[in-house]
Amino acid sequence: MKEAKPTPLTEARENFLRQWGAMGSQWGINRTMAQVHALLMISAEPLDTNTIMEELQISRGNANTNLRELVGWGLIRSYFLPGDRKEYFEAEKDVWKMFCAISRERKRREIEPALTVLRDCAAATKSEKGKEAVAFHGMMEQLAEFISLTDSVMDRVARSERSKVVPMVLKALGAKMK
Amino acid sequence: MKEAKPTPLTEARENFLRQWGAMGSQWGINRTMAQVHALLMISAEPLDTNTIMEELQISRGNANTNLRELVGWGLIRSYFLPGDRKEYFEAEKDVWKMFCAISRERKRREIEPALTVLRDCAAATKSEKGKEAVAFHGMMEQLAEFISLTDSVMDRVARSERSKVVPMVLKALGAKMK
DNA sequence: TTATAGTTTCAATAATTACCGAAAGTTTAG
DNA sequence: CTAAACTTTCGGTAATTATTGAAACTATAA
Repeated sequence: MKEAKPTPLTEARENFLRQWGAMGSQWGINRTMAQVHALLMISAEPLDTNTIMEELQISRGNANTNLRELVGWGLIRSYFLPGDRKEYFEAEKDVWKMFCAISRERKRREIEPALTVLRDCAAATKSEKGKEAVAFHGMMEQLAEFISLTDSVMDRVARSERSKVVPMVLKALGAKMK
Repeated sequence: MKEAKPTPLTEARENFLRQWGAMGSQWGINRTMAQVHALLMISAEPLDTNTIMEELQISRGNANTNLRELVGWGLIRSYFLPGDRKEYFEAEKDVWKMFCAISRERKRREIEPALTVLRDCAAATKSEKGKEAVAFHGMMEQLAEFISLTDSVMDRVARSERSKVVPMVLKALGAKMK
């Protein structure tokens, strides 16, 4: 087996794969899923499952599971080449589109269910008296309002062009900088 | 021991504690830490360690560790009452300030180290030739640029007043809505 | 001092989460 | 239909992460 080729490129690649995996974990994303994503992001060509298994030293089952998951997030897509039965995977390479996909999914999977619970909690204690009940109800309303705003922002951002949002953000940053 | 009091308030409280813990996990925050935070957020009065242990059914060590961690995040603070040796804990109740604290910490702990690695990776492959090297270098630059923007946004937002940011966001949403 | 009240630490253990690998399933080719 | 080439599933196991609980530590009071 071929090993050990410490070129600047391979070193930097490993460094990046490690960091992206770590960052995934910190944000509640499976480390391996993040690394598979990282590997596909930096590949000039689409990769098949075997190549990914070798590069990351993971099993077929693990590779398959995480590839499906990434497809589910809209971060990679797969296709078949004519005359080849293998499935090839390719990542979305535009960072803005990546960000939109992640926003959309996290909003759908996590923000929206949380918001429902918060609103239920607020509704269920609307007419309760007592110090504790009032404090609880007030916090539920505050949280629901804030998360609802977050939800709208993610929704809007995820539908927009980079060219619309980034300049606006830069302008806002500039305005507040002074 | 006293148990079972299914009032609307206690039910809603438990529902919220469960959901906030789950949401924490999903975003890479220890479930118990999120629940301790949730408990303090909804308490009208500051709580001591024993009360927290009872309410959440956790050990002293666990309670202590997570309380310290929350203090480190700037999400709760502790103090002593005169003539009482116990330490009491109180959460920041303003949701905007909570959000700022979380932004500040995640930026410091996670975004900034990641950005350093990305820039190193970009620098290390600046003059490499070859298809793979060029693809890698290009992606490192794209990611570094995007995360650097994220970093600036978090920094700016975390230093701003709610009253400055929220109206601006609402206006931006409205503008893009039409 | 010494006792008391409370906090912190950390080795052992439990709970959770991720991973492997092989059998079963699926699709295409001949 | 059967073989060949891949993909998917999933029970068992490994790795990681979280939690306990008791001893050590600290600070105050008497």
